[in-house]
Amino acid sequence: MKRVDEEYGQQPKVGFSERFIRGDVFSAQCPSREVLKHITNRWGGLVLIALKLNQGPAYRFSELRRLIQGVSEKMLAQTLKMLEQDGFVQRTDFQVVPPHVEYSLTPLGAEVAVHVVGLADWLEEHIQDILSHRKLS
Amino acid sequence: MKRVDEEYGQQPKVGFSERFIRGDVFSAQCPSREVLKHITNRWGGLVLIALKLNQGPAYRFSELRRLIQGVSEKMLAQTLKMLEQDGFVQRTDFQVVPPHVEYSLTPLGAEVAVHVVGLADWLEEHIQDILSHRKLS
DNA sequence: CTGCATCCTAGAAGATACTG
DNA sequence: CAGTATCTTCTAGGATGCAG
Repeated sequence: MKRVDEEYGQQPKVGFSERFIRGDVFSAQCPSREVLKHITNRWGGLVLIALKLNQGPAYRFSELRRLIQGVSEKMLAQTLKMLEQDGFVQRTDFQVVPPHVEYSLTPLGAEVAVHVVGLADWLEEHIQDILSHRKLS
Repeated sequence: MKRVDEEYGQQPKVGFSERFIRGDVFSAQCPSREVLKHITNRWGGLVLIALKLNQGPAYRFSELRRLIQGVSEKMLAQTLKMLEQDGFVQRTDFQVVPPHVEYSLTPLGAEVAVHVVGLADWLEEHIQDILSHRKLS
């Protein structure tokens, strides 16, 4: 929400770090928009939730695929790679044949996931309220 | 996360209320997936945040459009309508010429917005960490 | 088992013009 | 001012086949 300078909404002529003290999701140019997109696209949030709620050993690719119903192989791979680049997901390749790869949250990822889980949790609890409101309108 | 019965992941043959105690974002059939989509699509979240953070009088359409940079008229109208149907947004039409319409959050909307704001807030604060991680990889 | 490469489509989003 | 209607564009996502 806070900008270094006052020219709100112009094209950036310099790098991010010189222009923003912190991110600003309302600004079209702010990179936080992009990261927000990663988290809020169709599968990003669900992956974070799955990894966060997991109590047992780290998930393998196919376990995640089974858990997150409806996700395709391609999208799961793509999503995991994105989240890994953002520093949210830790990928561990055991370098064996047949392949064995595990996914878990980084400390940073665990922090975002808290908020995503909070949102999803609220939704699951209030879904009936929402649906009944829709029928009325 | 909790289902009434055990047949996890099958096609629903009965209505929602008979099958789910609460929502389950992991289930492809659960309506919470759809609502989650409304909140996490390109503009839904930003609208909720804008309305939530607003301290002054309720926003008018054009004010929202100016605040949320990059949103088109069409998408803003569409998004507001969606959120209104979900029971998150209150639309007040003053029935005057020229038109004067105001948007605010319903109590339900204010609740979801808390979580969305929390997520965006975390993001804005940690965007530098994320960006620096990306450069390394 | 864990992917990547390719191709293809539905639906999201944008541009523009118009109206009460 | 606050939209709607129409048309076009774009891209996220799905299907399939193959590889280490």
